[in-house]
Amino acid sequence: MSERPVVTRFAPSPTGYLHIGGARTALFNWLYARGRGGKFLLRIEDTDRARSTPEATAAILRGMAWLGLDHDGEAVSQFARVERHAEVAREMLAKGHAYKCFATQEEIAAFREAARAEGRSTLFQSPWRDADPATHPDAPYVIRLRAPREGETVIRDEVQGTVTFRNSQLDDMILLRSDGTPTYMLAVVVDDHDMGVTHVIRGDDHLNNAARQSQIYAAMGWDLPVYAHIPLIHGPDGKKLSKRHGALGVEEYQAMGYPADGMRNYLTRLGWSHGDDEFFTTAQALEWFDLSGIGKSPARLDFKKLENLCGQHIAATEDAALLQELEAFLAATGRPALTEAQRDGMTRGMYCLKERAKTFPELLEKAAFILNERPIAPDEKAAKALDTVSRGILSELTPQLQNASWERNTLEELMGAFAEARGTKFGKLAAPLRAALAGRATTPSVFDMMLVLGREESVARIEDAAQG
RNA sequence: GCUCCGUUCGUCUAUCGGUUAGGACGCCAGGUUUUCAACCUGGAAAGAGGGGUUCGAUUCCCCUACGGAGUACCA
Repeated sequence: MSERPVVTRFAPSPTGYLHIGGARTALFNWLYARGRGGKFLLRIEDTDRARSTPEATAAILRGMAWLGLDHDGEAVSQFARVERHAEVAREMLAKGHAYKCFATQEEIAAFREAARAEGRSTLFQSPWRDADPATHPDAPYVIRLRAPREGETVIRDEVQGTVTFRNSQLDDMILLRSDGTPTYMLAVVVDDHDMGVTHVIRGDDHLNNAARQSQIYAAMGWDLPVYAHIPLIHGPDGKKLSKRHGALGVEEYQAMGYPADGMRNYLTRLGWSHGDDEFFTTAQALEWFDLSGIGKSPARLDFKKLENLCGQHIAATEDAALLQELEAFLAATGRPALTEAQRDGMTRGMYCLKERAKTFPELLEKAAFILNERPIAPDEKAAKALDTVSRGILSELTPQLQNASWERNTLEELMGAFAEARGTKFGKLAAPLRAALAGRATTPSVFDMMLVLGREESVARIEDAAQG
């Protein structure tokens, strides 16, 4: 390519939340630019006034913020640039690369209908393309591109390779509508050019558009950006992503408690590869990401793999950072914030919690022994472990705990000996202890819990349970 | 209809003409074990179909099938 610094952009239309496919497109653009010291821009394609909403823009911004996809400069509103778009259309008109078309929508519809009936191409061929301006009526008109009718338009795409379109298949697209507003085709090209975008990485649903857009670049004498049309993401059933699959918006993934770096890892790996690397940090992704590693076929969402990756990321995150993320999750999902005491407990216990959770709700579940206060109310399963026999054993145990040095090794030895003295194994002891300490049947190791809780609290809980 | 794109284990993918087609998730079996998770060992599991090109095709070309995208005064 060139030595120009890389400039990429993400250009969502604000008609809804940031969906998972869009998030991946944004991620690829971000990775490509940030990994090369380039710029990553954001442009809101809000020219469809009827469907665009500020709420949607806000949701997209939130989604990107959660994923850590920061953009350079202010987000550009495409709508705010209509004057510039119109100016370019007029320039093309003046240069003869575009022409005024007075055909009404009814006439166009009739043309297409007739074409279909006769089995001809339904591409509209405007009678005004070569009309003498002297014959122009005083009526509303659109400005159309005077597209070449012969030859081919070739797109060199970093993902799709060289794609050739016969010009006879491309019509004279509308640049400026009869109300003077620009169409998407014109607006993207003008904006990408004006914003200095060097690499256009977008969904392959735009591959066909690239051919038509390149004709505008050609007409204006502008440099074409490098194109990379990436395949779309499909739902788990292989069908196009739709409401039926649920979990469409990235904010839903956030709400489900997937950590952002796990999400980034998964999304990056979906449709892109770097050999056999599966688990990687964002820093590694930044270093490795390139266009040549992007596959050509659509990928399906696989929640199991997402979870697995998220579990690995949670386990790999520093305790303090993880606690911060967890608190952000609490806030984002409207759950109560941690109290001072809970935060202290989490700080002490994070090391044994993060090894066993794939999502934040799971982490919270395992952390119940820290989050809950005495008296601990055992749930159904835990209650079963606290029968009269078990309670008797627990009450025998507490005195020994009072004097033991509160270290893992000593506690393990003590428990082992205690169990052996009763002709049983520690395994038998663990269930009631777990129930006493956490009120749950699934928890971290009982030793970890005792260490995190401390002697006083641990003994108190065991005594509580022993007394029933 | 027309145009364009795609098709390797269930899923994500590696392979850039010569491999016992590799890895990961998931799954199954066994092990470890203090529940869950994790971990260890082993296992089942793939080149859509048909033609070429070639000494040799998963890999290059063509056709078919299937899937997807586009075909708007939407973006």
